[in-house]
Amino acid sequence: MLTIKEIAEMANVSRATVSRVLNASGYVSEAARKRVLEVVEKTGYVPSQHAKSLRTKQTKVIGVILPKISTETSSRIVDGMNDVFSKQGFQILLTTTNLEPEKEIEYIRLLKSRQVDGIVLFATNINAELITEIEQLQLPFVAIGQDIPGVCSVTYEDFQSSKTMVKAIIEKGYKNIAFIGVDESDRAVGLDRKQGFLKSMEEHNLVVRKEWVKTTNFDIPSGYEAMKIIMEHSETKEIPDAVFAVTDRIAIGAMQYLKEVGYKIPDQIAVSGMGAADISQYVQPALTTIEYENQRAGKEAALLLLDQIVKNERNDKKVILGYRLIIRDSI
Amino acid sequence: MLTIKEIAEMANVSRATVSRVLNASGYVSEAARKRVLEVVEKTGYVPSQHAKSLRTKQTKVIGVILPKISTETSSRIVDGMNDVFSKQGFQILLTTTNLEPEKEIEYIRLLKSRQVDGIVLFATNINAELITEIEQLQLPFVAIGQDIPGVCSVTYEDFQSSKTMVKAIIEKGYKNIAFIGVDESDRAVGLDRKQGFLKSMEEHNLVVRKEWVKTTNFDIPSGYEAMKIIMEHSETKEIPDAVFAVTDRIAIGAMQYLKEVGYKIPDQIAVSGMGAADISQYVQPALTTIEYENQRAGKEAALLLLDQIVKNERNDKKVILGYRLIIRDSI
DNA sequence: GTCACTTATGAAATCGATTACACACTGATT
DNA sequence: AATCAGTGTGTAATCGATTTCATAAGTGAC
Repeated sequence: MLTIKEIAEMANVSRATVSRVLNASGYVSEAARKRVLEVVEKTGYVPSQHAKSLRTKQTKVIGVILPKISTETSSRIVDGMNDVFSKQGFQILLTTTNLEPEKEIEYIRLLKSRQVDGIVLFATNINAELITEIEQLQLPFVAIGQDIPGVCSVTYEDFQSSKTMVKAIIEKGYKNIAFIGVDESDRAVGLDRKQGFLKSMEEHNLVVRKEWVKTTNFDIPSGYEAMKIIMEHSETKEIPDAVFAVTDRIAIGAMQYLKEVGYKIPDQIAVSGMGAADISQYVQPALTTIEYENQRAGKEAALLLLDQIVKNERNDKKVILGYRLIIRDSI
Repeated sequence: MLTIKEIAEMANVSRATVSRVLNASGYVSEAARKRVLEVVEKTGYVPSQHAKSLRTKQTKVIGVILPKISTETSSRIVDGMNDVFSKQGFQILLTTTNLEPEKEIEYIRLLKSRQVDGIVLFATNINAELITEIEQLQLPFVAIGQDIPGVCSVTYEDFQSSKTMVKAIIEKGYKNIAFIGVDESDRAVGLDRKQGFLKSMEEHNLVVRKEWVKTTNFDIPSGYEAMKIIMEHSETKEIPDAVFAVTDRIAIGAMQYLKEVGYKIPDQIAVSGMGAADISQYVQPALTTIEYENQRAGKEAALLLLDQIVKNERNDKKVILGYRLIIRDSI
């Protein structure tokens, strides 16, 4: 590995001059600059970022903490962030908690030790300990997905969008609506979307049947199972005429079950999802859903973070992104 | 930011002793160790990774270069890698070329300047310049997806799997098979899969019609368009009775077009994809496809890289992953 | 001819860790 | 009493950059 010292010797200048050439700082004569650049070109020398960071306290690295990489939401968000960051010469250091909440704190510390210039956390479950950790972290920080008091964040209108979707279902004439959600420890997807459902039902004076409200996981098979339980439970009695699932994948699982046992969607039972997964428009019938702009969320988060970085101060700005109802054929 | 010096002072020991405690190296008395750990705990001190890396030449960071992050293949691969790396205390520094080939070289250099312990490149198009760059890079390196001479890699059996798929189509009785591929500069997906198609056709003495062979991009709309061109072109003349698309998304686009203009799949025309996208089993009819183990590819790549890192030498081991034909309803 | 300013360069301190080396203190062994 | 191995600790060099400061030469104004 070449060092600045060797380059300096080869170009017959001091290390300071090499540094000046490479960083376009201070005065350097044209002759010296040329010699240095030639040597750099010839040798393919690249300065050590560590030595640099040690002095300058800037790493040009952003730490990102995700619950899981291989989900559409995550990868779209990272895509959006990366777009903004890479244009500014920042790279992303990726960590994933694989849904183990303790890891969030662990990774925040790790990223701090790596002296990242800022941290973006895609939050799912937030607890008091995590909030404390974030508060005492003196580093630019943005949370995505969950609103944390006093902390800069990008969130979606989970409550409103959910309410809107349920309203749309109701206005199509459905009255007996089942709900498949996720654990409420996920405030945004679990709690807010459920509240939106309940609120909409209440506003339309519809009753919510306990046996038609299920909590499950994020994947397609979970949706399938939850739907199965609802339908089998209802067998002798009444059957819902619509199902509101809080994610597209859950909805698709539900549809899968309904199709298997022979229901016509949406004639006998309607289904709706949320999240506008790619896949949602290619299932049969095409799924009615809500689009959140994940990529934009990533971009906004990146911009908020960069803002903190250049101003060198944390803030608690909040960006709340809109949503779009996409009516397709499943309701 | 706290430094080792301050910790040393607070614990009434030298910096060396603090370092010894934290790295469990050398001799430290129980009393000193306790004092140091107490101070560290109380202050929440985390050593600077930069200073550390500067001395030790180890960063515990792996550079990863992807064409694009928000694709199923990419995110699965990253997931697999991350699994292995994070268990060994390595983090992933992510960069994406957004399909601009020059960026691959740029990022290799950048990652080198960041002193990563190794690089994984998810290769699409490879050219002579890139190969030179890789060769002269004295850093553990693994390529995924494309076989590069003399370089360690994890690849799929693109030729064989494609041949197998086409054979399966033919054995179902289809004879007039159209092909939708991608640019051949992508050796694996573009060239090898096409060769597999041609080979299978040849072995079964079937003719390949030029007007039924199209090259397009990786997304769903591209598949739609390519299919449209094939069908409209064929309007007056014969129409294919099957379409072999080199990716699931292309296949789904093709299906979408065919369904729109009223063809029954697979009765009037069969469709097959490759890649076992999540979505493939939920489209109607469920898509016949080939499964490649992307997550495993990521894991294998990580293991190959770690092997080079611990042995401190590059190698050119090759891992070739298998595939699985998944027959569903579309053929 | 002096002064102020701009330009050009290098010596040396610095960032925050690790680690080789020196030194001191135990006990045990000869 | 001398030697030695095993512990425990601190000093100082080191990693590879940036940056402050000192120095010096050239330029133009007065």
